Amino acid sequence: MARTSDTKQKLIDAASDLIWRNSYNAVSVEEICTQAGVNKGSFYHYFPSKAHLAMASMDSGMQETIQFYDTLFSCTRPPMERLEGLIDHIVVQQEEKYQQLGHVGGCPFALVGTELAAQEDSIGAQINDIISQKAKYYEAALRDLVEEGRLAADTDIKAASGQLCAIIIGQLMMARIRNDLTDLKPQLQAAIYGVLGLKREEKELTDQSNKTYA
Amino acid sequence: MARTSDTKQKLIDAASDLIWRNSYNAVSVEEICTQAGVNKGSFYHYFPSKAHLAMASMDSGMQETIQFYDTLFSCTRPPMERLEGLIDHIVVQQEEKYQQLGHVGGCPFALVGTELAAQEDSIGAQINDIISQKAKYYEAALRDLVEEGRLAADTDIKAASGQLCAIIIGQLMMARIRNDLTDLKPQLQAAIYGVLGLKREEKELTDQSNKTYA
DNA sequence: ATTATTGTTGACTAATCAGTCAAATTAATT
DNA sequence: AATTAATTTGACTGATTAGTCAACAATAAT
Repeated sequence: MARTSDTKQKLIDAASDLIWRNSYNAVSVEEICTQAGVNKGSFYHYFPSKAHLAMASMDSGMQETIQFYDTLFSCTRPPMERLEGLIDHIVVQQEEKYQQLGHVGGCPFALVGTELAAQEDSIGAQINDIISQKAKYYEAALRDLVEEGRLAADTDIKAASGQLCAIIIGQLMMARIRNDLTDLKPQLQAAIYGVLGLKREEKELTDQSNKTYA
Repeated sequence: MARTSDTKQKLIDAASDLIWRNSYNAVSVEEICTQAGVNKGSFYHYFPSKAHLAMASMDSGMQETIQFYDTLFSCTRPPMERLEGLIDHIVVQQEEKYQQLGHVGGCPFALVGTELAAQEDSIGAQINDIISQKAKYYEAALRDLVEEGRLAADTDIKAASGQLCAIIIGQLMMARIRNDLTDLKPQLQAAIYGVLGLKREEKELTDQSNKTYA
């Protein structure tokens, strides 16, 4: 056989950073190659097009996410702790990327998704799959919250986890637009309690009134 | 003086549609000119750069929004009715644009914002201003909800309206990625109740209030 | 009708773009 | 050492990009 190399991964990493920092359509193949220290020809040896690299980059990012979430969302942890841990993770990740990229990144899946879904339906479908995979972790946590009696038994789990995804994406988007992470953590914390209709310090919940989230 | 023309507005309209349909960086100046039926030279007679046109397009869109919201969010309407009306408006607007553009559009401000905020800080600031203006309508409605006794008096109005913005943007973003509007309305309806911590069919809350909504 | 001002034209850069290719290079296997 | 297949190279194409410009046309006020 022949030699092996890490060129493919270098391209994926470079693309992830550049696209996250700016946007898919704003980043050129040459830029990606330069940042990766790779020649143009090598790029097309590994990827048939720029869009395929973007998809590979999303896949790679999702693999990392799964690896992290598998421990973060372990069934052995109380479900509320999982969600709090999720927020911590998001905030830390955003702060790290802010340091690294010099700008608030936001959700890379939503970023690439909104840009590419309109260009190629297949990519929209793939990114939707990725977000659905994330939602599965949320759904499991919500089901365990029902089990704990903290969430109403008739809660529409899929809808509620969709709300969670939406508000996280939305808050990240707004943080990116104003390039400011200061309110992110409290806003995300308030968001999960609000969306789930939980009171902040509450330990038990039957079916009685709950109307504030902050 | 000299003649007048509607070239500027034609460019703004063409840009709005094309960018909404696709994305800022994916649309070229020539495309915009072709769609507007205008020559390249005219473009640069009115706008010093493509980014300036994008900003003008956002401004124009915000003017329309203000005009609509001024009646939709009139103090004379019960606050809950305003929010329900907002959802109706969003859903109708998205369905119209879907027909027109052949793809779910999502929130144009968030779209352009995420793409351009990373490129030019000044644009991020401007789009942040626009979103803040929208949030003002929400804030007023929330304050009136407090007045009605439907919302706790110690509610952080600014934070709550930020949550509203975020979840609306997030849901629109997800609808765009999956190119599907079917769940949008119920999800948005659930969102406002969830974020505000209101119960859906509740007729009375804390005190004596008697309002009905929805 | 003349003039001043504004709007329009389309050809023109110079740079950059995504993508191609044949030849050269490397390393694992024999 | 010879073989073999994966990998790398960098120059190449043809299309497209944002933006420029000097000439031209239309109008409104004088």
